[in-house]
Amino acid sequence: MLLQNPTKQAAVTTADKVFEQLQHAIVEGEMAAGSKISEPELAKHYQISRSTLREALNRLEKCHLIERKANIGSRVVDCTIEGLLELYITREALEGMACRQAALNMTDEEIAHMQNMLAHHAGDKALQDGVAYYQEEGDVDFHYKVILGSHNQQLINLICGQLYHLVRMYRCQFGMHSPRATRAFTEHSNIIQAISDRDGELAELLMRRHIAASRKNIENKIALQKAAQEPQET
Amino acid sequence: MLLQNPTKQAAVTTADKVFEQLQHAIVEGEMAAGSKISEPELAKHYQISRSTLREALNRLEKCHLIERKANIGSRVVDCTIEGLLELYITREALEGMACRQAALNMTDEEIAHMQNMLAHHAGDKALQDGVAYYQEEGDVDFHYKVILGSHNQQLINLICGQLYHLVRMYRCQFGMHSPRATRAFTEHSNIIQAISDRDGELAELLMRRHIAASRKNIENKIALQKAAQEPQET
DNA sequence: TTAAGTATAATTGTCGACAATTAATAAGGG
DNA sequence: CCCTTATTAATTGTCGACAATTATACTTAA
Repeated sequence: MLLQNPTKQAAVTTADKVFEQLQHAIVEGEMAAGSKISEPELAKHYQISRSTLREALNRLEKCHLIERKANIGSRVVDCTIEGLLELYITREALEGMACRQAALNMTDEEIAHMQNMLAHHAGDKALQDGVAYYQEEGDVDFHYKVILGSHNQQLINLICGQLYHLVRMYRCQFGMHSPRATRAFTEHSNIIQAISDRDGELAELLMRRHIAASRKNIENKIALQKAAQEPQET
Repeated sequence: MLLQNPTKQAAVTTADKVFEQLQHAIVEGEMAAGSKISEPELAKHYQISRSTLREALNRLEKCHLIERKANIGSRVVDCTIEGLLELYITREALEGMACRQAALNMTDEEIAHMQNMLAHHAGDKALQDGVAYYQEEGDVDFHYKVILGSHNQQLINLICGQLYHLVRMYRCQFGMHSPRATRAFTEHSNIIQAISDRDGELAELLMRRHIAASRKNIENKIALQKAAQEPQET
């Protein structure tokens, strides 16, 4: 994994460790989306008791990676197109506001650090022909820094602690390691500019457009996939 | 309790019931904010095993009413002014977007139902001298309807399933059963108008202002309380 | 008296077993 | 042959006990 959740301390208890393994398995699709979870089976697989497994399952539920029903059991959440769009709309709201708050609350040192990071990535981008690196790590890194820069614990917990696990899941399962690198880079630059200008309103607007553009990019991709799957009569 | 969380099914398991009792106790302040939670003590008090209690505690953690640290234990979240403001900023982002989506996605029947509800409250408001009723139930009712009207499960879960428990907690503990009834009523009217006009942009703007106004109202109140507590030298 | 270190007590994490509920299977009637 | 009902099997919920970690109290040395 390239980047850890920056808000969580290291796993100390075995339930934590199993949670991380399960989280990875779900995000990467090793546990199929929508599939049922058998507690006895999983407990046996990880060599732990059902109690500790249930503790791990509770954490998975906290970041919306599984869903539980009383007396029925747990299922891995399923990856639907509607769910993906809903997720991006939620991101637009939350990260937009986080960006506005970052413009108000980030320290000058934090801003300088972000500018350096972006300049560093710019150098890499020019050198590397494969821009996948920036899209993956650079993008996530950028967004995390903005969110943390909001200095709003509520926003940080919601976005980093919950939404982003789902985002990564969708990214993996729908295979979106995608283009838009150069455009995204420019958009990041403009956002940082607005933040360093302490222009919260513009910063929020740009961040919302940035995420909306990403969402529309996905919608287009999916539309194309569907068109390919359903060959028209011509 | 006047209004139940509209997204959750009835509690069937004993852990669910204890969860609801604890939730009530925390929201109402019977369990002091910031206080430590003793698992053996609580389990004994509710006549259940520690396993069941821990299941209930996990649900409390899901709606951010308690915080757990590994090998140390659980504490009730504390109610700070900063936390309250952070919460309202988050609400502004999420409910603003929910309102925009409601303008796009609510059915005509849902809109008509909201208009009827508001008209009904208007009649009550004229008759009743005590406007506390509207502020309490009417306001929460209005916001829930808008959120559900977004038809966005992600937003619904985040706001109704998590944020609103904290909102109620702050309302109780800071004793905000408050004025702003008539103004809030007008604001609600305008928001519904924007929704029925299918004007998502305006609907979001108005909802954000509505929540921001509520936040500023609180800030003023707190400032006054502080001024009263610290008598100036004159 | 204070400070550090040790020993004790209390709390949290983990385990395996039993009870209650749900799902699967078999039997019977239409 | 299909649908309903009864019985069995499997899964989830709950319990009490033990292990590991943390907090408290006590002892000892400076």
